[in-house]
Amino acid sequence: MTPKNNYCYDYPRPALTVDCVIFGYDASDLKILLIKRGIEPFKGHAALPGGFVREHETLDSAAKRELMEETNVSNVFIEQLYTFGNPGRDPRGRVISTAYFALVKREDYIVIAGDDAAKARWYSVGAIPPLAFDHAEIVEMALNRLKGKIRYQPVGFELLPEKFTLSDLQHIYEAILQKKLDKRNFRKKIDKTELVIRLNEKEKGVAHRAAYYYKFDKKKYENALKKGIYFEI
Amino acid sequence: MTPKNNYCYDYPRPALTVDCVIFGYDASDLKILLIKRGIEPFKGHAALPGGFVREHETLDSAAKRELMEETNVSNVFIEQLYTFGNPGRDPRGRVISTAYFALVKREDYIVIAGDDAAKARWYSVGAIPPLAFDHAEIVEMALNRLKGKIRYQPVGFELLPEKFTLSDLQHIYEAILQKKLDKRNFRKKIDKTELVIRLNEKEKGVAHRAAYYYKFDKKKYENALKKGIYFEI
DNA sequence: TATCTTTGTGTTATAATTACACTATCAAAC
DNA sequence: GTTTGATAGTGTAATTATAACACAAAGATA
Repeated sequence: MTPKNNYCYDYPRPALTVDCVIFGYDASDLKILLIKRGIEPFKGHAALPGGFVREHETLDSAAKRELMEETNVSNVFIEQLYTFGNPGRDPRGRVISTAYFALVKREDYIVIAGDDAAKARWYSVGAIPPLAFDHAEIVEMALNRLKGKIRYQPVGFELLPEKFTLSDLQHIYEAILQKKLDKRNFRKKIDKTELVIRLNEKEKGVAHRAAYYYKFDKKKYENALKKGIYFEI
Repeated sequence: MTPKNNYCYDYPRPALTVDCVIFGYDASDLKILLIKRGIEPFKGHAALPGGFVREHETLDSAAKRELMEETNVSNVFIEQLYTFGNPGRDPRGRVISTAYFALVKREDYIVIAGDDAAKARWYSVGAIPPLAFDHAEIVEMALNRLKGKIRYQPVGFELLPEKFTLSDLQHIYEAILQKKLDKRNFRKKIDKTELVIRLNEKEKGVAHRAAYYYKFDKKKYENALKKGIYFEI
């Protein structure tokens, strides 16, 4: 794990980290997962989960590893967001951080007994505490990216369990876009995509809810992508 | 210029560079600016202009500096694209590169007599030669980003001189979106944005062209942005 | 002044968007 | 098991956006 680099020029060598903005949806609310820092600087502050990129690791796999360590979920939507590298963003020296954002299904999320996860907590995006480093800026950018993305990619499903109600899906759209949507028009649009199927058997609703369940047809989506179909929801 | 870093952990310290995908528009063609590498590795290959991030420099200012060195233009549209950090992308050792993409007005571009610029050349996006490192991947991503962006942000104007013909603007859209557009429908859409004004006096056309000139109303655009108006063109 | 190239313009059919109110179903409390 | 409260589910009409289509006017050049 010692630094090794054959590069012939003698330029600054910053430390390289990844930080993850992990979104989840729960109780009609869009949330992000934050940890409480155990060490200085910013000891006690909330911060994005993240860590150093290892020697033989791609940025993507470093981000996936951090996500896995924190949430114990794999096979989730994860995408590079932006790279933050202002000198002075970390008081200890120059640290470049490539931020990722991930969408996880809360049902898959497992609380780990270990050090890291014990400090992790979900916060509603409307009530995020002051964050360490430049993490507030990172979160803001992630929210904007998500807002832009949901217009043309059906990312809402990544936050829901396999079976869900259309109202839940609508709530996600409302939480991300920050505006109320008309129920019938929303359903019309979802119908149009043909990506959501209503389950045949009437299943029992969730607690305190009267609801049918729906399912996202991921195969249909992937086939449509191959044909180059462009989704606007 | 010696590496300096007080970071308390002992992790790999990659070298950090920026690479710029510089777009220009000329002769009804979308082009990018490439340099010819003078040193190994990939000596003689075409590559994206770029270089090391300096010690007290932000990523943005490193990208702007590289752009300035290469094209001698400032005050242009430039935006971070993506960060490439696979181990092995540079045979000399671990190099992280944050890619930027820029849109320049060809009229502002000045050929510099010095080393760097003498090796620079514009290539049509349809005829890009084999590139050094993973630069082909970077260019591809920049093209896709531009394609996505032009749908909701009037970036086409960044590639045109102050006064332009609507046909030129349409050609840019066609080059970026890679499809033919209907002239009357295109003009209807442009009219709807109210961002383009036809110049009062009929000005002489460019050589071999019969044309009126139009102008992009940047102030109107910025005011609209402040009001939160969302442009789809 | 003739010729060639490019500009500029309107209508109609189809599709998408918006706005809007009531009944049916389920779950829980009594 | 009946009542009550909460949520799910449904259609239509007016407006707006999109797509398809052809020819005359203006400028540049020879």
